[in-house]
Amino acid sequence: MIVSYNGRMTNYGSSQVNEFRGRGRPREFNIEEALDSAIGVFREKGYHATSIGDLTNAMSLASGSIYKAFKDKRAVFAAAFERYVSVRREQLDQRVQAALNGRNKLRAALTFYVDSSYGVEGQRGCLVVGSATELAIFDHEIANMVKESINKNEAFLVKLIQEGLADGSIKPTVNPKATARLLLCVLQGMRVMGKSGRTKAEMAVVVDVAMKVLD
Amino acid sequence: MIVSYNGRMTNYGSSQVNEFRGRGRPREFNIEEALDSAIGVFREKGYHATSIGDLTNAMSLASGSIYKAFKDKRAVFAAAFERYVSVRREQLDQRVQAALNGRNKLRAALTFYVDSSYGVEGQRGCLVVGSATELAIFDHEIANMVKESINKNEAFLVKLIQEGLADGSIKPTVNPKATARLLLCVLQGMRVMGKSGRTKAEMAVVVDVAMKVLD
DNA sequence: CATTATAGGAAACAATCATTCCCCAATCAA
DNA sequence: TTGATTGGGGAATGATTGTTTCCTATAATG
Repeated sequence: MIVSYNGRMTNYGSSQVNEFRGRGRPREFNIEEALDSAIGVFREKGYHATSIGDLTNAMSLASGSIYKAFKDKRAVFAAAFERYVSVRREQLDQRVQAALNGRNKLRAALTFYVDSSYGVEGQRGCLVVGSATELAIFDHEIANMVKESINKNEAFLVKLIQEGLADGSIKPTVNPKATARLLLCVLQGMRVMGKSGRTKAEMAVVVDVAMKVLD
Repeated sequence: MIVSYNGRMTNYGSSQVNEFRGRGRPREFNIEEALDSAIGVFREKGYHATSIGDLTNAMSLASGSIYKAFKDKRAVFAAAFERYVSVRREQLDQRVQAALNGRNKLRAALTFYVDSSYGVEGQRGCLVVGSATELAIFDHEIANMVKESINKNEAFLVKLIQEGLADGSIKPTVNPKATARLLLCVLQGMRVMGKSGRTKAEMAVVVDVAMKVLD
């Protein structure tokens, strides 16, 4: 959250309130919007198949402008990855918070992943899963970002299970850590399946079966 | 199984018995061994990050020789993919056949994936999962190969569940299709997790929890 | 033995890529 | 206003890529 992967300190990541303006010509584009565009390309094509040309098209920027905001292509990816993870985490939190007990929160989490794993959205894929498969060996630093993201997801699931154990919606025989890890596999597997064009109905049936591990 | 992705018809894929020899200088290298080397590189680096240089190193061949045996890099990948899928299917069959009933066969399948999803082997990754994430949008033909491979895996799981229903090792309340699809997610998710360096113990606990969906 | 066809391998090639450079525009400090 | 500093855009650059070509070697054919 602290590190920003661009050459110098920019104001992206901060809100409108903290519109710090340095010397020189101000940036004309919103860096978060630009990153959202980059996220789209990286999700679809992955890191290596995405050229700077693809990024200039998607971000509506010239290559020079991109290199003014980011050190290199890798830095664009790293920033996009961080934003992707943070946005997704927020969306997941929102969905989960709406549910009333631990069990239903887990169901909400599963349903959230269903909604990301079918049709066009499913085929665009998950940046975390994509980076895990493509960059685990290629780039240690990004691989660590992936690991951290996955570990946080796992811890989040553990938390939800423990919540369910506490509120009585999940039986005390359930092992939080083991069950969380299995559910993590399910979620990631759903994103992989989504890549090969599944329907909502196909993915949705997975939820009820998955919930059985909480019995 | 019928199509071979090289320029002309070669004898790779056929057994020693059918050692058809055309005119001209015979090939000095074993094409299946060469493909196994290619599989290793593609698994670790993916399609785009693997250069012809990487392939010449791994396969111990000059670029010219590779292009004599295969139309282009894509054809090398396609052949490697087909071999990977076929070899893996054999290994999985072997493991599963050793078990005595449907339930235990499913456990054997899960355990097979555990053994592929930890340590060094886990980090090398799965060519199917990798191709699904990297090539789903990039290359329709290979995307279809991926889909076919995943669908066959799903059908295989359905078969095992139905076997379990028939031999009484799985309760009749279990829905074969839905449960198979969930287990498929689990298997693929395990390969994703394996990419970020998990231990055997970490992955193994998933099996017992997953088996609960058969209750 | 001569011919034909293919393999092996290195060098050459054309295309593409990530990155840099340069010019102009916009803002701030003085 | 002037000078310093940064951003926008696009051409230029140098490295790397996938692919082809060329030459030699080796085997089968007639």
